[in-house]
Amino acid sequence: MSARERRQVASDAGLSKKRVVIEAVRLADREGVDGLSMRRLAGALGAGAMSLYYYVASKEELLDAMIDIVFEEIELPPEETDWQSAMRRRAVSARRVLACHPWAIGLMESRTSPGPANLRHREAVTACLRRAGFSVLMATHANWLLDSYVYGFALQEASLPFDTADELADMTEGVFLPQLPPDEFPYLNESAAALAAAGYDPAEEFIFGLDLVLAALEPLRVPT
Amino acid sequence: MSARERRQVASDAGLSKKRVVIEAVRLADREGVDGLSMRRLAGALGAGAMSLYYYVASKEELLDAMIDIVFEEIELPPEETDWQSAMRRRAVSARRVLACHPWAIGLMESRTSPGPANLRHREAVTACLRRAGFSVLMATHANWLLDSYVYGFALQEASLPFDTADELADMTEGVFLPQLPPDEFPYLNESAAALAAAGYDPAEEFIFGLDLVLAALEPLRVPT
DNA sequence: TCGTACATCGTACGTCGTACGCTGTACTAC
DNA sequence: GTAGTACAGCGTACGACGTACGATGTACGA
Repeated sequence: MSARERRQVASDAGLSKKRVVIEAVRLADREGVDGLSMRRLAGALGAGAMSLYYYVASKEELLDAMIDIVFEEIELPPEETDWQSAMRRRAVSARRVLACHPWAIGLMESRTSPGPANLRHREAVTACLRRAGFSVLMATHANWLLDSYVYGFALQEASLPFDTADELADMTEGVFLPQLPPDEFPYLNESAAALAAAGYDPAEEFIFGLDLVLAALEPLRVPT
Repeated sequence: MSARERRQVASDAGLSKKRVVIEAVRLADREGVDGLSMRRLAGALGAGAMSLYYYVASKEELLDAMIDIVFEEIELPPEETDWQSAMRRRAVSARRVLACHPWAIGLMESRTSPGPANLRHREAVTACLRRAGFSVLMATHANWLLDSYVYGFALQEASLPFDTADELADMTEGVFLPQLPPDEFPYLNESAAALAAAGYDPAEEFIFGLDLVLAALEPLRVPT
C-alpha cells in the first residue's frame, strides 16, 4: 500500500479527535449519557477501545469536548439587529440545541472549565450587550439572568417525561392525575386539567418568559 | 437478646430507607455524585452492599429519593406575606439548598418523575401565585420562569470553579486572563478585570435577577 | 415446636475506565 | 539500504461498579 493510499484511507476511515467526539455526541443523543461507554463508542467507530485514548486523555476530557461541540452549534447573536432581537435569536437557538442534546445540561454541572466555543459564545453575547449600552456591571447581570433562564428552562424541559402535546394529555390522565389527590393538590389538579385541555408547546412557553426578561432588562441600559 | 433490645438496636444502628438516603446525600455532598457507590454507601452505614437493596429497589430509586430529600429542605413560600416576598423567600432558600448539594442539579435532568416533596413544593408555589391573582395560565408562565431562573442560576453557580471572592480574584489572574488573548476576547477581559476588582457575591447576583423577574411578573396578575 | 416473614449478607457475573506494553507502519538521517 | 523515531492502534488485565441469586439467622404467631 502506497503512502498516498494510506493517507486516503486515513482520511476516510481513520480516527481523529473530531470524529471521536462527534460520534460520542451521536451516541449520547441516541442512548443517553449512561449508554456512552468507551467500548461502545469504539465499537461505533469500528475501532478498539484503547485506540480512543490516543485522541482523548480520559473520558472526562471527552465529555468536556462534547459540551464544547454543543456550544458550537448554538447561533451567536447576530450583529446587525437590535440587542433584543439578537438575544432572542441566540436564546431560541440555545434552547433548541439543548433540547436536541438533553444530556448536555446534566453534564454542565460537573465540568468547570469552559471550552473555546463556550468562550467565543460568551464573548459575542457580552459584546452585544455592551454595544447595546449596558455597563460592564449591567452586562454581567444580564448575562447571568439570560443564561440562567435558558439553562434552567432547558433543564426543566429535559426532565419532562413527554415530548408532544398528545403525550402530555395521555400522561396527565393516565399518570399525573391519579397521583394527585384533589384535596391535597387542588391547584396542581387545576393546572393539569387546564394544560391538558389547552395543549402545550414548550417553545411558546420559552418565548413568553424570554420576552418578559428582555423587556425587563431594556430600561437598565444607557441608550446609545 | 430480647425483642425490646432488638428494637432498640434497630433504631440506633439498624437500617431504614430514610437512613440510607440521608447517608447517601451526605456522601454525595462530601465526594460528589461520582463518589457515591452502593459499596461505599454501605461501608459508611456499616453494612454490606446488598443490604441496601432491601430498602431501595435500585440505585436509580435511591437517586430519586435523594432528590426528593433535597426538595424537602427547600422552604415553602410563607402564606402570610405578599406574593413577591413569599416567592423571593422560597427562591433564595432553593438557591441556598442547591448550592449545598451541587450534585442535585445535575441529577435532575435524568429523573423524570417528581417525588412527593417536589409535588408538595409545586402545589404550594402554585397556590401562592393563584391566590395572588394570577390566572391559571399566568401562574404556569410564572412557575416556569421562576423555576428556570432558580435552576439555571444554581446550575451556573455549581459549575463555577471557585467558592469565594478571593479564589475568584486568584483564578482570574492566574487562569482565566492568560487563556483570554485581549484581541480575541476584549469584552471578557473587560468583565474579568472589573469583577476581580469589585469582588463578587453570587447571592447578590441571584437577588438582582430574581427581583427583576418578580417585578416583571407583577403587572400580569389581576389585583386581588 | 414449627413455619413464615423479615433483615442481612456473600458470592458471582457482566460492564466499566484505563494503565501498560506490544505491534506494525511512515518518515528521517546517515 | 538501514537504523532510529514518532505515530496510530490494539490486547490484556486490574480494580471498581450495579445487582441477580441464594443462603443465613432471627422474631413471632399458630
